[in-house]
Amino acid sequence: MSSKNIETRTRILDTTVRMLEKHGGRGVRMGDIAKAAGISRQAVYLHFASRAELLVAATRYLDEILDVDRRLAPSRAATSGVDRLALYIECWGHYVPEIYGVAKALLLVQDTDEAAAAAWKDRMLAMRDGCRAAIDALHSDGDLAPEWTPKRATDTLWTMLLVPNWENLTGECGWSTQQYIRWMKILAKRTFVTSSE
Amino acid sequence: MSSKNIETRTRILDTTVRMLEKHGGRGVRMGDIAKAAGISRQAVYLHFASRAELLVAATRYLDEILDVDRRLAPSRAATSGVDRLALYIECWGHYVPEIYGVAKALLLVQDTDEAAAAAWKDRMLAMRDGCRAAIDALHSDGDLAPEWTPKRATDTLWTMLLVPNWENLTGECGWSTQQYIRWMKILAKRTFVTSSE
DNA sequence: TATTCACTTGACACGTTGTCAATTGACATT
DNA sequence: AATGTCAATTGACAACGTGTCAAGTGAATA
Repeated sequence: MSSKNIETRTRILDTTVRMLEKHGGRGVRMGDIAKAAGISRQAVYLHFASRAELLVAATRYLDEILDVDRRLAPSRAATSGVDRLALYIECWGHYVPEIYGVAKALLLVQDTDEAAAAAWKDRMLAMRDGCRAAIDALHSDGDLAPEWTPKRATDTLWTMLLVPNWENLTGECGWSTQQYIRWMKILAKRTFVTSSE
Repeated sequence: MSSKNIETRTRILDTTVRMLEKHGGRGVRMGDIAKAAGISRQAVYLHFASRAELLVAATRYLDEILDVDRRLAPSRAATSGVDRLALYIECWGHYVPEIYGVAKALLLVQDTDEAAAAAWKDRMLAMRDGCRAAIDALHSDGDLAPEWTPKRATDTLWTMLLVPNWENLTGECGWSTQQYIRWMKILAKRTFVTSSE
């Protein structure tokens, strides 16, 4: 694979991410991407076997650019479960709007494409790990409200943070990213943390 | 429109609902519905102009059968905001699994069909009204936790109850309907109700 | 000069939705 | 008994996007 080859591949991925972001993940066709990247539609298939594969590669590419690990560092370094939870939500709240276009596109092909569904599920399970870590930290501190088991709390936090919820709150309800972060933190704290009296 | 005409229309709707329920709203084609209803594919188009229109009609038909108003009565009759909230969640929790197939199908065509998107949005706004009523009742009782405005609490409750969350909790997390109802009640109570001391 | 390799070009198969026109068959009207 | 109506059938076809295929171009390389 020559450097020119990699160059084109990168250009395709870059164009894909930009277009999906621009159109909210909807109605972006293979031909559109090719045209925007200045190559033929078939050239795209020279690099990616299917639209679903391209979308999956685009999410990986975007994640590389966004440097998720670096972003997650503050949450991981937190000294208390309460802080860890808040910082995780903070991180996630800034992340979602940046991946939304690609995420939505991937979400939309889930019903038609097995591989895309698996790829998305994989990402969501990684996100779930972050939720579990935060809940476990809370649990270790003895701050997890007594009605929750860690598993049930993880399920609930994970579900709360899912993309469609962000979509509804910022889209239909008109919340800003800041409001989303602020209120998800409050919601999580009220829900999972033992109330101090 | 003769009675035979109505008969066929009803048979199509009935078949549609049954098939969508059976297949979780995925991969049910016009031809499949026609075949299952024992008529030609084109006959379906004699009654419904498009697949989206059929899906919309199917949700209305299902709602009629399920008699949503009757189900909602206990919640409406509640004497306290706290009860009203719990009863609303109870009602919703039993309702979602019954409409899931049709809802999912409608959800899946949202990106391609304007009318379907509008129809679904309409239903969700009706659901939002129920959420608002419960939150308002809580507010009137003075039991809405002070950090919430009614609008923000409504947005949050509404979002929490959205179908994808039910889908994730019962599907990915393996919760039963009973568990879903139980924990959504607890979640809502912890989140919105002023903690009594 | 000959080879290689990324890319182009244009044609085509596929599946699904939606449209159209001609036809059938039952039932009602006269 | 002849006529008209109307739901439904039949089969063909267009549109659209994805994905495939084969032949050709053009530049770098050996």
